[in-house]
Amino acid sequence: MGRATVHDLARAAGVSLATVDRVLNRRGGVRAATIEKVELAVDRLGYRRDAAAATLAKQREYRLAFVIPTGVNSFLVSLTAEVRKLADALRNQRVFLSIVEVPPFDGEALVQALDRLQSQPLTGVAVVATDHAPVRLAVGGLAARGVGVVTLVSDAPGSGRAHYVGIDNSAAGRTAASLMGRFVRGISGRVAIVAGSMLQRDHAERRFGFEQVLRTEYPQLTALPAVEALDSAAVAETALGIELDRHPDIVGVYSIGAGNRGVLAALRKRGLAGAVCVIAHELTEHSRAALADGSFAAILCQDPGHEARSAVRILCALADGAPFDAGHERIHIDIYLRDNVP
Amino acid sequence: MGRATVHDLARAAGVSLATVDRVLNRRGGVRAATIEKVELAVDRLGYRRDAAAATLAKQREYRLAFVIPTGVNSFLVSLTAEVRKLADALRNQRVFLSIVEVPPFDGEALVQALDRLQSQPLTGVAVVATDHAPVRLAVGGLAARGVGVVTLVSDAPGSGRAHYVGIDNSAAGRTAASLMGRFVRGISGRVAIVAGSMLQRDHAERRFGFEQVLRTEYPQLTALPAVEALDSAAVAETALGIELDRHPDIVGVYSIGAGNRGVLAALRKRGLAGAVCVIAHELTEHSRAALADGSFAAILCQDPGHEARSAVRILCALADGAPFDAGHERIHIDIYLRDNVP
DNA sequence: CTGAAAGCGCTTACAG
DNA sequence: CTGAAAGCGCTTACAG
Repeated sequence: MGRATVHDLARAAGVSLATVDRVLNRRGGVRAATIEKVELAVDRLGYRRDAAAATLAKQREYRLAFVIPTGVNSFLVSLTAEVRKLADALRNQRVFLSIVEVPPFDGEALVQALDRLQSQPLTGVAVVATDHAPVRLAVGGLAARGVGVVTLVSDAPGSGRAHYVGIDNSAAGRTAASLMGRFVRGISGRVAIVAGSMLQRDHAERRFGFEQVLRTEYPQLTALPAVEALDSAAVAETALGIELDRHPDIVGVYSIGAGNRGVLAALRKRGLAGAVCVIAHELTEHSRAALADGSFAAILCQDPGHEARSAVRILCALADGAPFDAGHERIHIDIYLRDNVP
Repeated sequence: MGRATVHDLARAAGVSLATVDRVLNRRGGVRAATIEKVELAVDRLGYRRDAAAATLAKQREYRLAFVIPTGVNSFLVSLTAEVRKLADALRNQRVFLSIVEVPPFDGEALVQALDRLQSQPLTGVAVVATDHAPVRLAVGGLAARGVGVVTLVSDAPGSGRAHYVGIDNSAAGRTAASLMGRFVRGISGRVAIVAGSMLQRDHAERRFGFEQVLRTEYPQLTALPAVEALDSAAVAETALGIELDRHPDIVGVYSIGAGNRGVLAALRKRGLAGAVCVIAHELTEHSRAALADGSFAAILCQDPGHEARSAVRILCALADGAPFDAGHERIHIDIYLRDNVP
């Protein structure tokens, strides 16, 4: 006999399809007694709405924009590629993704891009945020227009974004420190920190978590002030080189942002690759090679494909006013050593 | 004007809906010239089949069985719980999951359970396999009847299963060794290995990877023969206790299977918790507490929710003869230190 | 080899 | 407050 349908409900409750629908979707304007009759039928028949039929009938479409700073940062490049792949895969599910590329480390350009989106008929926006007041305002502006917003990779709390899709960056920093502390056990010295920009909340939080654990649990290791390389390998190489020359007792490097190639070059030039313990972020061509040859001790990652898919699921759920399982949507911190790179 | 539909295709190609459908779904029995006309229309109109409409019209249902050994193993208990949750969530998507619980470490019971499934109208089966010849045969029997089979958590290659859903256990073992080697750097000694059963391929592979890396990269650490605790905390405690008493130079323990509570108890009783470096598998109430208080150094995990969802996606794709993205379906090895437990 | 018509299980105007 | 009817975009017998 198959599963119960709305027709079965209507017959069992002695009402029309329209009324069944009103009750099922809590549209109101139905007598309490009628509601009860329908709900009784739902329980008795074990009714469950068929998702495909509902989607088809509703003709709902989801238009989502992904705002991503793109430049030389390999991670953001692969994030963009994943969104593009996803866009193709979702076109047959009434989900249409567009990508808005903005210049990196340029808060003003980001704000302009977000403001421009206000005039578009969008269901939701995912944005790799910087944590500036004007950015928070621009996010708030979208949210105020009823557009669901999630921050991606780097958060901007208090902006009106509905959710943050990305790893817990403080935890990542703490993990990096914990690995560093255990890997260089028994040795004292300094640790250099190379970041992209402290205006990116993800970088700031990683540094915070890192310093916190280093100070409290591995006092024999002293963190140097973070240098900001703005994702440039050249800047990273120069800046780290200066630190290495100035402090011969550097035993570790925490590479928080992009520019791993520069970190590696600075170490290689001084014959320090493999001798200094390097913990870096994101698996890229260069970081993977460095892991394989022992120049990097560990790499912390986030999976851009997971992040893109999670952002889409959440934005669609927000648009439907449906709940989503925050547990399922948690983005894991992947830790790679030489022995478990995929 | 909206997206192109089959009606648009039919009109553009000058054929009927039925013919459009035959071409789109490669059902054959269509003249080459007609096929071409339709395909031209598909390209010109940028047609993409609407997934919801196709699902609704096809009336396809997926009946999937999950065969899981259940007993005291907390990981398998939470896997079962995840499958149950998923079953509820998927009922409105024409996917019906059933759970077949079998006694653990009992190859014969597993084979019987699999054989019984042959008489049921199933679309697919996910099974936590043991790597026995009779189990492989039983899996082959299902596959021969056209039922898609995936192995879950522990693989049985050469059985006819279409895919394995779980972590790379050799890589997990190598990772454990790598962490152990770095964490106890500079000290020589023995490492005890506590497993569930070497008949479980996942356990055997973890041991293999672990010993491989220990031998080649950390020769100052010697692995003791693995003890098999059959997921029993009591057996694990006794067996590890004997090893600890016999070998005062044990500096590390690799806990491959369940029974972490027993491992902990054996160490505590001897005042060795925190002094011996323990790497264990799976985040449970006990292992989490041990990580927090420093008794365990690291925990390697697999996410049972991810595994259940991946198994369903793959079994549905197999049933549809559709491709699936093996990269997306790769199950990550999660590494938890005290600083990144969720 | 091809087509006309009905149907999948919902939702949506529209009318009352 | 309630209902009859049409429609969403596919697929499926059935007929020719």
